[in-house]
Amino acid sequence: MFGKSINNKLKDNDYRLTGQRTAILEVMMDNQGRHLSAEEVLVQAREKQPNIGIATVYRTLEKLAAIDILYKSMFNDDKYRYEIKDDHSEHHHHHIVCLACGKIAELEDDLLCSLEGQLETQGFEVVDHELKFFVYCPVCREKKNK
Amino acid sequence: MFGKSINNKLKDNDYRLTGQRTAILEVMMDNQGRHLSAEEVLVQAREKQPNIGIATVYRTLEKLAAIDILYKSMFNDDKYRYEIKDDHSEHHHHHIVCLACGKIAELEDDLLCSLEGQLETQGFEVVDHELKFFVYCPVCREKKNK
DNA sequence: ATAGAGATGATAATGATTATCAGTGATATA
DNA sequence: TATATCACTGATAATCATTATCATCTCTAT
Ligand SMILES: [Zn+2]
Ligand SMILES: [Zn+2]
Ligand SMILES: [Zn+2]
Ligand SMILES: [Zn+2]
Repeated sequence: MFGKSINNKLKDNDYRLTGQRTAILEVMMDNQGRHLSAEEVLVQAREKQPNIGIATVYRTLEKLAAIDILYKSMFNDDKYRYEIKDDHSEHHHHHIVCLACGKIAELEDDLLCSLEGQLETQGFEVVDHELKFFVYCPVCREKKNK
Repeated sequence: MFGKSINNKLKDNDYRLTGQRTAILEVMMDNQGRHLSAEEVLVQAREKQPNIGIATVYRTLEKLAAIDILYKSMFNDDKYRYEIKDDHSEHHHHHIVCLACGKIAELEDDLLCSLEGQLETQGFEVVDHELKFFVYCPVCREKKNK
């Protein structure tokens, strides 16, 4: 129903797919590449499950992030945002945030392995990392320099 | 009073040093290398300025971060934390957060210049970046594997 | 069927941060 | 020096995202 990797994660964690959870997962699939807040998910989920409540949305997003189906990040507005995880990207998923227009670009490339290696040498076990670049995107840079 | 670089930043931004602001800056100097929440700053600032209020603490920390005297970051507890900026580290200041004990280590090394270079080539103007590693620190790793 | 576990929605509670506002203090000027 | 202006402050109310609570509902397994 949702792709092998997601279904496995659901199964491995005994996470039953109710109507509400299905709706939320569908919303996240429909918005691949976008970073949605809980409130935004609620609005779209209500189109599929009119009675779904915000508490369920929070509970579900939290759980889906915990079992590695969603990314959870915060940018510049003090609310968490969720995004469906692309099977291939493992944990090399980074963000480029435009300081002018707020647009968020993705950066899958990963030069951080060597840094992780260094840390491992020092005795750390690296579980994950999070990288954000703050930039002016090409469009806003143009505007700014006029 | 606070070092040339800080004083310059204060002057450049017409930021007058009142008793309260001095107290807060002193607290931040006393805690070089630590990451304090607003509430934690309040407690220590009260030892110097007993009547200082939380609103002033928030206002001051916010401003000091805006004029580049403090770092402002959030880790795993949904509250912002502030840390005085080391003159030399420019914007290569990253964090290593232990998932078990929460301890935060610093990482000044910077392999990200090449990545920044790539982005510049693509037309982005990189203003800053933020990197966090989530790890088990050597101590907690030891405990975990027993 | 029936008991127990899990899931849900409404709503209250929480907690960090921000806004408001009246009072205070510094500064500049006449 | 008196006074007008403006920035600064502390108390407190308001905001807003998130979490907790709890009664109700819905599965699931016996
Ligand atoms: Zn932009
Ligand atoms: Zn993303
Ligand atoms: Zn640790
Ligand atoms: Zn730091």
